[in-house]
Parts: sequence; structure tokens; C-alpha cells
Amino acid sequence: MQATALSEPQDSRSPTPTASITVPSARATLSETPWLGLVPAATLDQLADLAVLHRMPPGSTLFEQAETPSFAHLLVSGSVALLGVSETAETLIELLRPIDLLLPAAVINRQPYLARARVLEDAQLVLIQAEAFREAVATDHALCLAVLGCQAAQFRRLIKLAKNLKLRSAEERVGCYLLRLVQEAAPNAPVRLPMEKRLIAWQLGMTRETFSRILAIMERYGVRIDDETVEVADAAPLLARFHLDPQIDDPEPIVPCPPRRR
Amino acid sequence: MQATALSEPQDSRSPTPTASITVPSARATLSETPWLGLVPAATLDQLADLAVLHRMPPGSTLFEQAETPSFAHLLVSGSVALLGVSETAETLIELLRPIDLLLPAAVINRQPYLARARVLEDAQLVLIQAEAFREAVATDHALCLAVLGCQAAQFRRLIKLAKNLKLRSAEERVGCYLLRLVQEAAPNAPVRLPMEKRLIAWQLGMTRETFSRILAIMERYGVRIDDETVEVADAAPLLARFHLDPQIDDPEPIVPCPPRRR
DNA sequence: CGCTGACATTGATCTGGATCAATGCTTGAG
DNA sequence: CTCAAGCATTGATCCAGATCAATGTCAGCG
Repeated sequence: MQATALSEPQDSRSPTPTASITVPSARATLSETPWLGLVPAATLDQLADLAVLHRMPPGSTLFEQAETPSFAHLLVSGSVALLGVSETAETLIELLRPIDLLLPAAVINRQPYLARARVLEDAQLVLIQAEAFREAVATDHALCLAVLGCQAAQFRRLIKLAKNLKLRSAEERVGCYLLRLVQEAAPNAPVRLPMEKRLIAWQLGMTRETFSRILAIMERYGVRIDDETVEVADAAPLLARFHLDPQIDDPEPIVPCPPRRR
Repeated sequence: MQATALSEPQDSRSPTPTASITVPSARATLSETPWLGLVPAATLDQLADLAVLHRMPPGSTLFEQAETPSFAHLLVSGSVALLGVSETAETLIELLRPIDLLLPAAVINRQPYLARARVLEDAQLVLIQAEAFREAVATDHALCLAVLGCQAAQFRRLIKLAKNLKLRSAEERVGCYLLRLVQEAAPNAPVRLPMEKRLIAWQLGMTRETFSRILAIMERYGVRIDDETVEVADAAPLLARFHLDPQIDDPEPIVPCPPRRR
């Protein structure tokens, strides 16, 4: 099958929470979530009452495709991959970074998850009872708006992902990825690949072999990748060949829609 | 480029509304939208005040990618395709059927559209001033919940689309498509393709040539396609070879989350 | 009527990227 | 130190599906 396998050999133990502490309390975490800023404290209290904080190691599965949500998962740190699963293959749907909700659509609509959630980088999560979450969204307008904003951002990220994959060749995806890395780095600062190559390849929707070959090709555009470090002799050819598209490459922030008083 | 071109030769005139009448009034249309059922009449009145009803012929463009929304588009009849656009190619993002909102995410977050919207089948739409729509969502909790439900359904449809495309081969996509057609039809009723083959091919993410070839192959599984009609000699081989997956093939209805009184 | 233009079919060919395979490099465990 | 397990690179091959091309069919229209 063509789809991304990416087994996680190092650390495939089951959902055994590393800890279930309340050190940085669930309540505090909710307060620190920017896009929940406009939600009244009382509502956050209420949510926090039925919430627990979890830590999960890389490779663990937070929930399975087709499962019915029993919690709303709020990702606080680390990262989580959502994977579409068929009998034979697995494919990346979305890559989530904090602070964000995992598949709020399923939780809100009381419907089974359409993807599996696997921890990529050691993750901290706030788990909120699904029913309580729905209840709170149905009760508190400000929370409802916040979730709507979160959901909207995720929707747009999904579209960007799809466009990157379907409108660009593998080489273009790599080129644009590097271009972003270079542009985001401070001028003249050394640029490094932010993670293992196999993971980057996987995120970009190609095999590691293909990624490796394309990195070699990139030398043609003035970019040498030596192990972890990206050496840009001259950015001009890269810029000439690859074009970032804000409709694909710009990050999609969660913007809370401000509520209005009547 | 690999992506779906699908020019629309017959009817490419620009956004010239065929009519801008109020025959079935915008207000009435809002009332008849099931998932707006729980929204108070006053709010719908308010929205309808700043809304117009439009009819657009197939091929016309409702908005362009990167444009900033000035209306919330509510699709009432017909169908609309959302297309991701790059310099060189166009790709199908989502196919919308009534009654649904076009890219509410962009409208809500005041962000540019990430796709072009093109009318597929003669469409009727209610256009609501974007600012008024946002205002109403921010003011009326029931509306906010309704939009959240709508957004969630669209999100899930997007995921299903992606899974269909990435987890299945072209042959499987066609097989499952036919299987659905057959199963949805009344037993022993004649089955017909619901639209031109080129459009089906396009929706299934392949060229018409590939689609044509695969249809020929389908004879192997007891299905003959003769022009428009689908003749199923025996469903067994089809069922044996292709498996519908509810996580991909089930339709995704818009379910309004019911608000709770405190 | 005969022409034109969209669709469909079918064959031949091309190709981007996956898959398979072999080899070295690094790292952590015993 | 040695060994085993993952990673990365590189080469050879394969393949699904796109692209190019030729032909047939039908509908609308002058």
C-alpha cells in the first residue's frame, strides 16, 4: 500500500499514562489557554472539575478510529498525529500541536472518531469528560465561540494540508519546507532540521528514500543538507524555483471570535 | 500537472446572477433549514434582513481563493465544488450539497478563502452579509451551536474524502462508489449513474480515461455499465471484492447540538 | 443534412514516486 | 568492546495512474 506506515518501534506500549498527576493542575492549564481567554472562570472551573491531566509517551495511542469519544482531549504539550486507518494501511490526516483539541467534531456531534490519535512527541493532555464538555459548550456561549474558532482553524489546516499534497510534487513540497525553515530562522543563524528525517518525510507525504534523494537534488538549488544542518550557500536559486503560497504555507492560528453583548 | 483540471466549457460566464429575486424569500429559506431549527425566529429575521437570494448557473464562480469573504453563502439547492487553486492546477477540495454553508471557517475567522467556489449544478444561495453573520453568531448562542454543528460535519466530510483518496486505489474507489449506488437503490430497481461520467471520475479523483477503463474491468465483478445504466448480474462478487467502510462511506449529516437551559 | 464540439472508449506510452535490496553509520545495551 | 537495531543513503526495479493520441458516437445547429 502506498500510504504511510510509520510504525513506532521504540515505544509502542499501550495507553499507560506515565502520570496522572495534577501538578500543573488541569484548571491552571485551561486558564493558560489563550483561545479560552474569553470563557468565564466559572465554566472553566466546571470543566476542570471533571478533567484530569495525563502524560503519554511517544508511540502511545490516545484513541482508536471508530471509537466513540468519552473525553475531549486538549493537547497541552508535545504533539499528536491523527491517522486514517484501513485494514491495510495508515495515512496521516493531521498533525496537532499545542494548544489544541483533538477532533472536537467527533466529541461535539457524539460521533465515532474518524481517525486514530497517536502521540508523536511526549504529550501532556487535559482529558475532559465528553458529556460534560458538550454540556458546557451547549450552556456557555463564550466557550461555544472558542470551540468554533478552534474548529475553524483545524478545518483550514486540513485544507492547507490537502492542497500541499495534491497541488505540489514531492520535490516542491521539500523545497517549500526548506524555504520555510530558512525564512523562519534568524538571518545568518544556522538552520537545522527540527526532527528526524524519516519523520519529516512522513509529514511531507513521501517515503524516506524519496526524501533522501530529493535532499540530494537540492544541492542544485544552493542548499546542502549535512546530517542535521542545512547549509544555504545562496538562497536565490531556491527562491527562484520554489514559491511559498500563503494559502498553503502560512500557519493557521486559532483566533477566538469575540462575543458581543447585546 | 496531476491535479484535476475540469474546465467547464459549456457555461463559464462570470458571476452574473441569473436572478436576485425573493420569490422563495431568504427568510422562508432560513426557516426551512433543518439545522437552523433551534435558532430563535428573531435571529433569523435579523439575518434575513441583510440577506439576498441568488441563483447562479453551472460554471459560475461564487468566490475566488484568497478573497476575503463579504458574505456567508448558504447553499439552498444545486451543488457547489470547492477547488484548491495553484498557478498551474486545480484540485477538488470538497463537494457541497444543500443545505450547507460554504467555508464558514473563513467567514467566521475573517480570513481569506482557501479555495475557489464553482457552481456545479444550478445553485440557489442565500447570501448573508459576512459582518452581520459573524455578529449574529457572536450574539446568539443557538446559532453559534448550529454553525458549530455544520462546521463539524464539514470537517468530518473532509476527513472522509481524504481517507477515500489516500487509503484506496482508483479501482477500489470506483468499486465502492458503485456498491453504494447499488445499495442505495431500491432492490431490483434499475440503477443509473447520477451524472456524467467525467464528473464522477473527477469526484473520485481520477481522469476519465482511468475511470472508463476501470468500469470495463468491473465486468469481472458482475457489473456491466451500459451507457448510463448499471446492470448488476450478481452483487456477490462486488461485495466480496469491495468493502464499504462506514468511516469513509457513510454520509455525514449536519446534526445540530441542542442547547441546554441552565 | 452535414458540421462541429463535447463526451466516451481504447490503445500506447510515460513517469513520479513506491518498493525492494544492499551497504555504511550511529547509538545504546550487555 | 562488540553486537544489534534503527536510521540514512544509493541503486535497481516496478507500477498505478496520468498523459497523449486516435476513433466512435451523439446532440445541437446553421
